[in-house]
Amino acid sequence: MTTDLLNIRDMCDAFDVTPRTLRFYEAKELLFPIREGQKRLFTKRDRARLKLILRGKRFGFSLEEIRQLLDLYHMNDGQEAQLSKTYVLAEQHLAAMEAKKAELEEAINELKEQMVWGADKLAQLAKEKTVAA
Amino acid sequence: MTTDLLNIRDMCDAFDVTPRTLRFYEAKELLFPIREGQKRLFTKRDRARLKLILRGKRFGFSLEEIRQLLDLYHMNDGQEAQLSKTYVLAEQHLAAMEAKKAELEEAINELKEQMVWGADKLAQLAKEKTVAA
DNA sequence: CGTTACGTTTACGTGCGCGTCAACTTTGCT
DNA sequence: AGCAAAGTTGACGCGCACGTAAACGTAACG
Repeated sequence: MTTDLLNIRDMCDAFDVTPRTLRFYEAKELLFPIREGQKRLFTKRDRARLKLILRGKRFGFSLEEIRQLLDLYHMNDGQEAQLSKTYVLAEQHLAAMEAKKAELEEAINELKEQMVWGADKLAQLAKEKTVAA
Repeated sequence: MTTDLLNIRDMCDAFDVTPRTLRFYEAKELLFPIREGQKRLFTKRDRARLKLILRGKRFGFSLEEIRQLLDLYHMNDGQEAQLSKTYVLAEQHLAAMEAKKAELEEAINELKEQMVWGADKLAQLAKEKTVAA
C-alpha cells in the first residue's frame, strides 16, 4: 500500500480536480481529510466520497444536495432513529434515480428516432445525386 | 386548436418557468418566438425545444451545450454537408447518453447494495430490542 | 544557509442561470 | 378618455462552484 493516505497533489491527479476544489469541498463539509500538521491527508473514505461527489455532479446535483446524499452511502450506524431516517431518504433517492433512468431512456429513444429521420434524409440526398449522374 | 401559438404567460404555465427564463433563453438563442408587435408568441417548435432544454438541464448540461445539441433534434434539412455533420454529432451525443445511462445503472446498483447493508443493520437493531424485551 | 517545491489561509474575481426592480408601451375594458 | 393588466427592454443583484493572486509556513536539497 502507498500509505493509504494521499496528499492533495496525488488526490488531484487521481480524480482530475484542482486543489482549490478539494479545499472547497472540505469547507462545504463534503470531505474530511485528516491533518498532518497543516497538510491535508485524504483517506480511503474521502476517495469514496469524492467519487460519489463527482458522479453526483455529472447528474446535475448541487453540492448541497450531494452533501445530504453522501450519508446514504455510509449509513453511519448511529441510532436506529437516525439510521431508519437515512434509509427512507435512500429509498426516495433511489426512486428519483430510477425515474431519471426512465427519462434518460426516453430521451435516447427520441434521439434515435430523429436519427432515423436524418438517415433517411441523407439516403434521399444520396439517391438524388446518383440519379443526376 | 388554441391558435397553436402561446403568449408568454401560457408558455410559463405550461412548463412551470418564469417569463425571465423564457426571455433569457431567447437571448441565448435557445428559443425563437415570433413577434406580434412587441409581444412574443411561442410556436410548437419552441415548445419542443423548451421540453428538450428542461430535460437537458435535469441531466446537468449547460445551456450552451444544450444550444448546440438542440439542432440534433431538428435536422434543419439544409445542405448534405451540414446534415451529415449534424448526424455525426448526434451519434456522439447518443453514445454519451448511453454511457450516462450505464453509469446511472451502476450508481443505482451501488445504492441498492448500501441499502441492503442498512436494512440488515436495522433488522439487527430490531432483534436486539426484541431480545431485551 | 538560501532557494525550490509543495502546501496553507485569506480574499477578491468570474461565469452561469436566472431574480428583481424600474421605467415604459400596448391592449382591453369601462 | 382613463386606468388596470400584461408585456417589453435595460440594468443591477445574487448564489453557486470554483479560479486566481497574495502572503505565508515548512521540509528537503545542494
